[in-house]
Amino acid sequence: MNLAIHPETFKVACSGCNLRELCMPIGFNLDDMKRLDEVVATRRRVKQGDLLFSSGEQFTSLYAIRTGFFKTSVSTDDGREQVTGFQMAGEVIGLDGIVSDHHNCNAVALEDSDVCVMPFANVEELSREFPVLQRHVHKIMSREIVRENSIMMLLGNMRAEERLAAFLLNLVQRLHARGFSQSELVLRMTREEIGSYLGMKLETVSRTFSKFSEDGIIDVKQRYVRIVQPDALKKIFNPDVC
Amino acid sequence: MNLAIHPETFKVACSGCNLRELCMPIGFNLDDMKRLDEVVATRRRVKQGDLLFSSGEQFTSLYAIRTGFFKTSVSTDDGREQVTGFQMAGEVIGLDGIVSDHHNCNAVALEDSDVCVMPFANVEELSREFPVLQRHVHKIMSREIVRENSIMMLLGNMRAEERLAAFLLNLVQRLHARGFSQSELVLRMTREEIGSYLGMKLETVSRTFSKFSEDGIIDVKQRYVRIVQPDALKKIFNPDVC
DNA sequence: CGAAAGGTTGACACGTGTCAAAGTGGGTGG
DNA sequence: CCACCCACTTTGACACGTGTCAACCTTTCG
Repeated sequence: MNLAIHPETFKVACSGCNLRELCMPIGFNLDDMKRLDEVVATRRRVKQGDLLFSSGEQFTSLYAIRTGFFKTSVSTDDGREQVTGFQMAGEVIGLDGIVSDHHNCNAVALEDSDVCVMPFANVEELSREFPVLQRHVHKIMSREIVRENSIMMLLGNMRAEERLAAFLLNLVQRLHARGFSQSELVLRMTREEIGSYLGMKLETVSRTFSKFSEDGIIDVKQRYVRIVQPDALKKIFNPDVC
Repeated sequence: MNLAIHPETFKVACSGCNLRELCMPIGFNLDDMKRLDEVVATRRRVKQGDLLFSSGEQFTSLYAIRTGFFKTSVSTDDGREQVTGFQMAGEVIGLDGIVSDHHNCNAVALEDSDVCVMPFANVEELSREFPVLQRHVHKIMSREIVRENSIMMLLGNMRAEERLAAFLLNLVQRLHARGFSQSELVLRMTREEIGSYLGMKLETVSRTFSKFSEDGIIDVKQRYVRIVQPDALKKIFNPDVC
């Protein structure tokens, strides 16, 4: 069978997507599921280093990540960048664009990626028809608000070691939910990007990695990290609970 | 007329509320407006220092502030508090509760306040009926995401003076949109609460106020602030544009 | 193979935190 | 009504964590 002349073969509907439980609500019957496939208009490939969207660009769609890894960031006029998040398969990006009909951050692929394009008009229309989808959309937005609350806590109150511990625990937990290891991970971002997200300089990120490594808490070799003592990391993140 | 025996007199419907344009969508006809009044179930008074809701509490409603002033905050297990926002009349709080059906932050009145209680079930039901309300709810949530993005930028990249300048400019701009002065304001929060929001200690907040005052940029006397040179503040906040 | 990008480490600087003391103002009870 | 008290604010001296600058190392990729 020649896939090239059957492009529809590539179209993986939500109803048949193994990430469905991550980006779609559960509890649908088959008929509803078919209707729900209409949320996704197309798919789009984004090469490593390319922009999915950028600040100021017209907002039309949300994007569900099928494969790959993204960072989102905002910048000041004088060129300072703040990474606002790292997103992986099953997560939805683009919510920032709704308020002003223009995107308010940049989304860059940190590896070759594949996203489902969900025109927001479709999302809203189907949300009116399916309360469970409506609730799902509200939860996704609320989850993002809560996530950002905890980043504010991290940036406002925590020290370098706590920030990096929280970051590693969060990453490995999300990867584990996707079937990856609980203890090993390969970072898709640079020290500078980690630092930007965590409000510290790249040298401080590097030093903190080294310190964790010297303390026997993790093994680090460049982008590869193995968590040797998860409890020690948790203790650093939350010194009170132990 | 004895208001006490006509409690319904106190019920101010959205259709007759002068804050409508802040917390409700525009472009309704009168009939729709009447239906929309159903969003608000009741009103609730919150005394200065009292909680409107607190972390862990069951989520049922969003709250639109009619009068007064709130802070929202999250805390770590070891007692550190991060103020996540200050909210004034016309703004909606409680969005953090949607994702988990439980509130994820605390909301405390910083002065005697009055809120419209909007059961979220009503909001969702009417949203399905009125696309313009649906869009409005989405925008409110998206606006909060964008706001938090810029706080992340502030906490991650800016120095004390820039943070306080941004804070003052933001406050005075929101107050001005509500008919107050562009140049004078009375802070409803302590130095410690400002510091928590901006990721700095209360002493640093106080010193930075003093420095602005010495530089002739503002007049400060305790909670009272007058902005003498708004352009100087803007220049500190964004040194590039000038 | 060479160059560029990313990562590590060291020495030092500096902004903000910490600790302490004194000043100010608003609320409350006698 | 006034005095006291307590919460809040200001200011100073010093400490410390992280930033800055620089040199060198490692890996990737054309």
